[in-house]
Amino acid sequence: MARIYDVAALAGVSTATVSAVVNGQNTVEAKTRRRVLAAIKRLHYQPNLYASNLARGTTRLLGLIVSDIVNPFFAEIAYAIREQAHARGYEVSVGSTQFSREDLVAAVKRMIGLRVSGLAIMTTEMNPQILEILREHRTPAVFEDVGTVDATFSNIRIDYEGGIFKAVKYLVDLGHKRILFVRSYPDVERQGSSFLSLRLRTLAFQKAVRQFRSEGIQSEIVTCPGPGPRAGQQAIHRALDQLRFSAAIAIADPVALGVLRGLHQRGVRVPQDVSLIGFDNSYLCEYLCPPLTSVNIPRAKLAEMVVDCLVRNVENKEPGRELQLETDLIVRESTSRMAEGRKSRVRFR
Amino acid sequence: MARIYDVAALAGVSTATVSAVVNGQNTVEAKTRRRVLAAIKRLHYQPNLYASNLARGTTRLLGLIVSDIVNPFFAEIAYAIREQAHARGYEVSVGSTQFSREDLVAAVKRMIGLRVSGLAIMTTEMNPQILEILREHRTPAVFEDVGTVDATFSNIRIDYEGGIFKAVKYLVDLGHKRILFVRSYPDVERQGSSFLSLRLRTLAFQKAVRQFRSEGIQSEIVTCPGPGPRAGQQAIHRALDQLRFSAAIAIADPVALGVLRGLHQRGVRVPQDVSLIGFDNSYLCEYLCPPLTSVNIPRAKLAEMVVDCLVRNVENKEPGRELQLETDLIVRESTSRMAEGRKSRVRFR
DNA sequence: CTGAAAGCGCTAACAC
DNA sequence: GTGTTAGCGCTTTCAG
Repeated sequence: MARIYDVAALAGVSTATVSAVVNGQNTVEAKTRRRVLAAIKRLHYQPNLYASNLARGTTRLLGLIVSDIVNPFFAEIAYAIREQAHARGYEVSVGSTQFSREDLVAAVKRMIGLRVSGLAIMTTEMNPQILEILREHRTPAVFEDVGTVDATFSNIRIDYEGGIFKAVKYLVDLGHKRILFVRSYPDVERQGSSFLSLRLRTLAFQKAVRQFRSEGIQSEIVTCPGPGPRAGQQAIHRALDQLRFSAAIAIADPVALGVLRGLHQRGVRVPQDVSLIGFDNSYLCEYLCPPLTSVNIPRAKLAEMVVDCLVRNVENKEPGRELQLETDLIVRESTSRMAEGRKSRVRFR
Repeated sequence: MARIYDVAALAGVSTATVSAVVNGQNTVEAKTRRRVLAAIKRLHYQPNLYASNLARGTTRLLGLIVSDIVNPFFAEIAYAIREQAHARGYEVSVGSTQFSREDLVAAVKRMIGLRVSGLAIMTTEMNPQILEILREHRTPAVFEDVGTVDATFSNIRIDYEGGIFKAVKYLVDLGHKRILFVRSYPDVERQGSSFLSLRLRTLAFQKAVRQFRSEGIQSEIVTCPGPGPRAGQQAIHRALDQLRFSAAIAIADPVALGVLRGLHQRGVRVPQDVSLIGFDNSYLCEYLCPPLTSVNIPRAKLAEMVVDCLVRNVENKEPGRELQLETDLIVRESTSRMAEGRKSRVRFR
């Protein structure tokens, strides 16, 4: 495979000159540049990334770790972050953990092996071990929800409370009195793990409901293990058997997908019989039947924050920051006014 | 950041020894190994991937390029390939093209910069330029549908014909006489591009229908630009305005998603009024209302073929192969028998 | 504006 | 078993 020497030889210049044109410095005379470019093209020269990164001692690479690339929410985030990073002249390498805390550590180590200049950790699960590792290697990072902010760590706090409050309020305003919250957690055996965002969402729900208690609002929470859709489906079946409710909020859109399915299987109509709200506002929401009302986490804004934090820290040594990301409720057709004079769930007995 | 020298010094050994234990050779005495391991842990040593890959002159890295990581089908493939690769001791780096032929070339070049030892190109779009580039750099590759097989290129031919034939036959057996095929193509301006898999699916549909012509089966094709769901939605609206049909096949599941939505908007019931079949069998199918009958492309099998081809070529210099991947029809609830005595689409006028 | 040469951190012969 | 050492291919002063 052609090396920089070959190009230099063919163009009749030194490797330093080739390096200069490859890296877009304007210190090369136009004529020389053309010769070099021609040689590059002729030899199909493609710089060895390992050699150049090693020599340079620094990379323009950001790392991104997500829990599950198959979940559209994570996929959309990965896409948005990649766009942002490219705009700033960075590449991004993405890793996935399958919600495993061990895989998280492995992924972080891999990223450090890659000498990423900054790392975004947008996972549901967490492992304090990685903080130590990152600090040891002076790798700036931005987290989602995890509250530690210092010279190199930033944190983006997603306003679950605000989003869930809006969702609950919306349901209350529609006349719903009994609201169900449907949760999943990724894996049975890892129940002890701290799936922070899931916990935060749950707390947010409880807090929101509390604020409406005086108005006679009641709530229930059902939880099932497993991947989102399956968990949602199982949970809603259980809820239909045991609980009374006229509205439900799913902890994430994939869960809502399962809930919708379960409801449908039992002949419960959405939104006539039960109103349903999802969380994340994946592109899917728009195409479900009925289109799903969902709490939106603005991806583009999130990606911008993430990359901005990282780049500022890397390039200007700015310290980490605590950022807040607002959420909003996107109303579609899965929610409607509670039918007058009808008891919650009376028809599912 | 700790280097191999630091570890060697702390452990009182040479860098060669450290390298040996890091790379899991058994040529190191247990006691020495322990000392080295302790030093590694103490210094949080994490090998510089660039240095080691450069020195090694080879990588255990496979590349994967897909068209759109947000599409669940591609995401699932990426996941499956990663699993397979890990099992064989390879890492994988994934890139995305957004269906752009230029981005394809850029992605391939990046992969070559990474010196991947093999590359899987699972994209809808194609650009002959990359064949040349890959050949020039002696990078083995496996393609989807593109028929060039030689010493280093393999090809996995997905049996669209079989899958679509099964879908059409199934509809015919249910009594449907007028079958619609709904296509999308990723972008208006790139209409000239060769989205091979899309073309193959279309041809497969036409061929299948031809075989039933004697039985009085008629067909129509509608096409809209843009990303799957939107295209599907627009297309089906147009079809409802202009065409007669009692069953539809979507060229891909995201398109089916849009079709389902459009049908719903117009009050057309699935499957009572129109039967619908998707293509790819994403996990979504199961959770749509109604659950979507879809042609399945076995992901795990595909991933296994891909990684196997690549690894065999890399490790044993086996020449490329032409593989066939069978498809099958997964029947769910979006298809049903054509109502007796009812004209196709009579109720949508 | 261009070239010579000293590394970047690690691996793999080859010696001991 | 373990150490010595010459590269891997590129970047980057520093001279010229």
